[in-house]
Amino acid sequence: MVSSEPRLRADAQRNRDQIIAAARQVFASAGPDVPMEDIARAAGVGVGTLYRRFPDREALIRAVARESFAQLLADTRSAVAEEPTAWDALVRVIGRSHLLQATTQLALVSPRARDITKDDPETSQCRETLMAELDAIIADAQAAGDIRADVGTGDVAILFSLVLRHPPVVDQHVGFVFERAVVVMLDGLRARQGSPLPGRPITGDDLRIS
Amino acid sequence: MVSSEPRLRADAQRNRDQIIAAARQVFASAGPDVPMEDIARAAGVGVGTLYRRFPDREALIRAVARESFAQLLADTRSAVAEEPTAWDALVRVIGRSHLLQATTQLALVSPRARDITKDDPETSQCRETLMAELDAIIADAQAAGDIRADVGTGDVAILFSLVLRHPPVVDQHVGFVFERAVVVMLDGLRARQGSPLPGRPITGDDLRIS
Amino acid sequence: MVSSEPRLRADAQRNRDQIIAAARQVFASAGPDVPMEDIARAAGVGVGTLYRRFPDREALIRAVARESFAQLLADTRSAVAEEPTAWDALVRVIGRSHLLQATTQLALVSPRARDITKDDPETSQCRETLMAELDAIIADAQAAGDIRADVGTGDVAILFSLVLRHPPVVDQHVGFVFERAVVVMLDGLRARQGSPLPGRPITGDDLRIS
Amino acid sequence: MVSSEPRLRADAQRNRDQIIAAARQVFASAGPDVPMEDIARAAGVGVGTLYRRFPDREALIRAVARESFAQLLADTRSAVAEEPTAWDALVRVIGRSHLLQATTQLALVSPRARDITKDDPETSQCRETLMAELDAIIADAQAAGDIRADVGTGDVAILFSLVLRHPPVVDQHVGFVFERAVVVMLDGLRARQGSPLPGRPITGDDLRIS
DNA sequence: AATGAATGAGTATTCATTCAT
DNA sequence: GATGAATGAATACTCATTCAT
Repeated sequence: MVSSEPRLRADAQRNRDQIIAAARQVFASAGPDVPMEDIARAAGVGVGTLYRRFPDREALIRAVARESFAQLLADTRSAVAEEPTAWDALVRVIGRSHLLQATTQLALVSPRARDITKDDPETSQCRETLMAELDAIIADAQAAGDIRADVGTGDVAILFSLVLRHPPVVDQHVGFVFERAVVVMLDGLRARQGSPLPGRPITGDDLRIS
Repeated sequence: MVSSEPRLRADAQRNRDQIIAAARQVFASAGPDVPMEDIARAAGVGVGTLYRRFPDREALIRAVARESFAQLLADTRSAVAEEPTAWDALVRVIGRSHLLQATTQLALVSPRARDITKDDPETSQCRETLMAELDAIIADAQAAGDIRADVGTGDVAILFSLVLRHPPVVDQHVGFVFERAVVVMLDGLRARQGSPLPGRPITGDDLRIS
Repeated sequence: MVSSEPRLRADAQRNRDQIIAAARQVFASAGPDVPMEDIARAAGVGVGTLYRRFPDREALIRAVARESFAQLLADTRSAVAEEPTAWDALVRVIGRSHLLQATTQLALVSPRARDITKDDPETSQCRETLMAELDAIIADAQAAGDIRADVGTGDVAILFSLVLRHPPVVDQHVGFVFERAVVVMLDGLRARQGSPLPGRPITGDDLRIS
Repeated sequence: MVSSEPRLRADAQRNRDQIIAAARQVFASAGPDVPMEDIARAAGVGVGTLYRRFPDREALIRAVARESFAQLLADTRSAVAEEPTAWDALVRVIGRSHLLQATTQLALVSPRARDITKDDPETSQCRETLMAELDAIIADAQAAGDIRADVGTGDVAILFSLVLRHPPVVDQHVGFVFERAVVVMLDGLRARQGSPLPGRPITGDDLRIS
């Protein structure tokens, strides 16, 4: 998706996509240190092919991260475009976002992946754009009185990330475990007369550094 | 803390404790796959010593998990004993709990660690006891009207775990990033007129299976 | 010789053979616990290659054992086909068999190797077939009056194995040390009026269990 | 038994003996590379004690070998003294000698143990003496016409050693497996009109070098 | 271009030996 | 003197990466 350079031949592109998709899953279920061979196998290609496309593990992780952020950004934009209010858009984004767990898990959780991702300009740019998009949503929602005034985009993003980080393995016999938590958090965000928050609102910029 | 059968010689016990402490930190900052040698070095002992005490990495992970749960349980009990209301106890426990991040991160997040921990009877028991303790707190707080009635212990535990799972690496130049998120979540829990939650209250039992 | 499923690429097969050959020698001269690296070096490959082909030491030992038994079986069959009498075939097999010392040493002597080999179906089958071949030889030789009537295949096999087990390190300045022992044993087998043997003839079946 | 230097305190001597006995068994069942700790445990002492008595593994192996040879020598002398003819003595010695398997296995079979033992003066001396004793037996038996004239002490010793080398694990449901083989060999030795042996008689001296 | 084989450095784990208790 | 803890070197095995087919 986030392609570049010398456009690939059709089949090569297909391979590339398969690999990223496979990597996403495998990373999610086995962490960012899985053997490259496992990823190749999951993608149905030989290791050689994998390495032809991604010079090393870091490159692959970066690619997965980009892809994921890009997708998250697209989702967010759709939500903004399609939902009636900023608050609704926020609810939708966060509500659906657990689909991206795996992904984000990769980009944010493991110390290793974090380092790799941090310095990648493309990923960073995605992050920036996403943050800007969020800025707008939050501001709108606050203007509409739907979010308490004492939080900033950064605060929301943090909450957001907590949820994203949620491990995929929640029990399946009880439904809604995860959704309920999200709603409680959203209620906390709405709270007009919530407890005083320590410090000052965290902005999107505050997070950019990390 | 989690002692066992043939009481160790004084110096051996000291070593054992150092190793667990070191492992906790090292696991937290570098994930559960760090070279055993790093852990040994951090503990100031040779690898051999580490292995004499813990037959393999899994045993060490288990030991760290036990220790951590035990400590968490102790903290919770103190809070209950010392705080005036159940709500205050809950706030304190959750508020301080980020001290246990590393720990819990280990026990809950990495797929590998999760599997290892899951089947350990001692850890399980700690978990049970902790859950029971929480049951009481929640019930009290609800009776006092401090927590919305439509949540169960399981819901709280989930929220709780989200926070615990928070990665240690939050930026340090902005303060309170983390504490703010917690307060928002707590506000969501208090909310007397919150949004309707999907499904039914999640109890402690609901989680026991996972 | 002992090929298996997914036919290997030519070079891989060559490597595999080299490894088995090297392992045979190295095991023979240094026992079944030699560093895998030594074997790899002797085979002219990296350890990685060795491990790609044989998942662990046991697999390698098994492979060597199979190969060796197979070769022994082939030798025996040639002898039967080419020698005029069963007795001559027996003499030839036993006489040449010290070539297989190393091999058999591996398969039979070290407690470790024994255990590993014991449960391998392919090796077992070779053993069975070999035993059947011997059965025929012995029966023929006895019918011809060349072997005393009070011994069974098992008895011969035991004697046989004693010789095979002979360590390769016999002195080299005196010749025939080994061959002489074999002849003496064969004379014992022929003895028409030998001492009475305790118990009953040991059959091939008797040994199959062990 | 083969003590020397500064006579040990009674309990220390007892420890020493226990260790040698344990080592003998453990070596026999698990080879000469067993962990020292296993030996110590089998002897009911700590490793420290083991090491106080035997500076390293080689020393222990040497001690076991000495002990074993000494015992074998003693047995042989008893046989000579108590049996009516040299031949009977020989039969008895060889017949009982499988009791010493384990032992001799250690001293003769493993390449490692062989090297260690080879250069030990005490063991060598035992070997010498034993060989001399055998020389006499063989000569007597030949003079009495009980052993074919074309074999030397060395030949007998080789046969002898084959038997000693026999692995302990012969099946137990069939009796006499081992004894039968010995008798056949002895018959071969008696054979007045055996096949011509290649080379010349191997003397005891011939073996001394190896 | 794809594949899977080869390589060897990286780590886990074991165990001989030393040393504090 | 005995014990068992500590140490670290040795070795098994894995896996990222390169390269021949």
